Amino acid sequence: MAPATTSRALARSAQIEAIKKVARRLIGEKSVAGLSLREVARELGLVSSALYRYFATRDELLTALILDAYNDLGAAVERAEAKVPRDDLHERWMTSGKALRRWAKRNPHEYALIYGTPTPGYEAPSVTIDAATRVVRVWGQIIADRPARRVSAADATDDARYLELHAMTTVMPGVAPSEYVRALMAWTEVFGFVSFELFGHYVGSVKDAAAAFERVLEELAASLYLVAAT
Amino acid sequence: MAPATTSRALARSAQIEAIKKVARRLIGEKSVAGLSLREVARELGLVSSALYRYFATRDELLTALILDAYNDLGAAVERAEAKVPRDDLHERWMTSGKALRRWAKRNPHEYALIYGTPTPGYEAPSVTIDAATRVVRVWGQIIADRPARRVSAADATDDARYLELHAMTTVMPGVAPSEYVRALMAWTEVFGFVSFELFGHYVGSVKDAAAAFERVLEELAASLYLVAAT
DNA sequence: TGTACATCAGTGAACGCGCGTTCACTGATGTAC
DNA sequence: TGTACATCAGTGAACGCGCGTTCACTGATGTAC
Repeated sequence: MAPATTSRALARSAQIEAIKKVARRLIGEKSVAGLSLREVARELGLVSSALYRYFATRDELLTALILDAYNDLGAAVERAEAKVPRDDLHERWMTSGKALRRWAKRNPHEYALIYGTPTPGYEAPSVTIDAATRVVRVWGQIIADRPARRVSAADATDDARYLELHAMTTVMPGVAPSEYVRALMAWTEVFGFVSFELFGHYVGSVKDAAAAFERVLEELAASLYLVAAT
Repeated sequence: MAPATTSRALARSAQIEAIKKVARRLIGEKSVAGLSLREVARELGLVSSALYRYFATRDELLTALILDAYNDLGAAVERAEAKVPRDDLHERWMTSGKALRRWAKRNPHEYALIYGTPTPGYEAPSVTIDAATRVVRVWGQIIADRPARRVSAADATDDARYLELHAMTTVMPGVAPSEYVRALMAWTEVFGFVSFELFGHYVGSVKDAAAAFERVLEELAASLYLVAAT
């Protein structure tokens, strides 16, 4: 789409934003399944069929919301991480992890939209892939920015078997394959923690999730040899 | 409810099982949101109102299914773990972890029912709490069964601040608080991995999830000092 | 600058659908005496 | 053992509801000459 310059085009993109904003709020109040075009239209003072000028179908609106969520989250993490001095790897890791959790706590339903149960029958189009990997690319860069570490020859081939090597070397260029599993685990742990917290599985076992999360980040930093600048 | 002895009581509990079975299948085919009492009734050749003889409401059926799912999963993990010699802590951990993943792969929608996005507006009744902790209690016992480990005095108070101490000492009696965080992390990692795998987040990065999972279990076993019998 | 035509946002009615839950009922099974 | 009554599974119609999507339309805004 060409940049919006005419008043019609401006009005159009403003309306698209308004629709997505209401849809986001409704998802927050009900759930993904509870999102209905008719209700969005009602909130905007429109007749339901008017929405079809902007989104051909309910799924198309959902896709736009998913894409936005990935990008919002990615941008939040990138923004926070960018403020940390490049050579303080430990702080870059801690800050980006905390930014992720903060975003999730502030946008729990959008988090659930992208990291909760996938909607059955709904297939996320490939457009979202790039947006979906923004966070992971930030972390990969932190790991890749470490001073070179000495690894044994055996390490070089081990984990390659069951991981997608191309993806790993793209995200973490120059990192020894023996580190891939721990990176994968750190990624899984952080999202696992946030999901468990948001979905209520820590009720009864974790009292202060913010503090526990920070402690978890510290453990992961250590396992990835991420240290502060000396 | 008294044990079913009369033919009426037998028929009743058989019907309840039949309803749950169909509901489970429908959740598998569609999703939680897509489960409708009318469709369950249709599949059973009943009129929809007949279901109200067995479940007062849709939520009550859902609760029964959630409870069953927790118990099924818990029983599967307990059963597998019980076959391993008590003193082989490493194998008890590996076996129970793999049993969890196997159950999840075989029952993806029931897994999603209990570990996916919580249904908004639906509040799981406290009955489910006990069933929900079966897996974690198996793991807690493995950790508790380790030979006593030497810990420094400082360790004894650190993690206690942000965790629910009572729950920790119940699940892992005799274990030093300094180990709590790693146990929490292992718990989170295992479920995080299975969720990521089932929900499609490993597409493009993990090629052989079974092998990767086993490798992850090994890493976690090491972090928890779970070793084989000598 | 002014007119003729094309574009497009929004309307309103309608389609066909499925849902959870209630209620008065029938008829078979179980229980008490 | 036989009868009278209570229990309860299942019926069928109805309530009131909301949904996604289509379609012919109106009228305002934008564009070409």
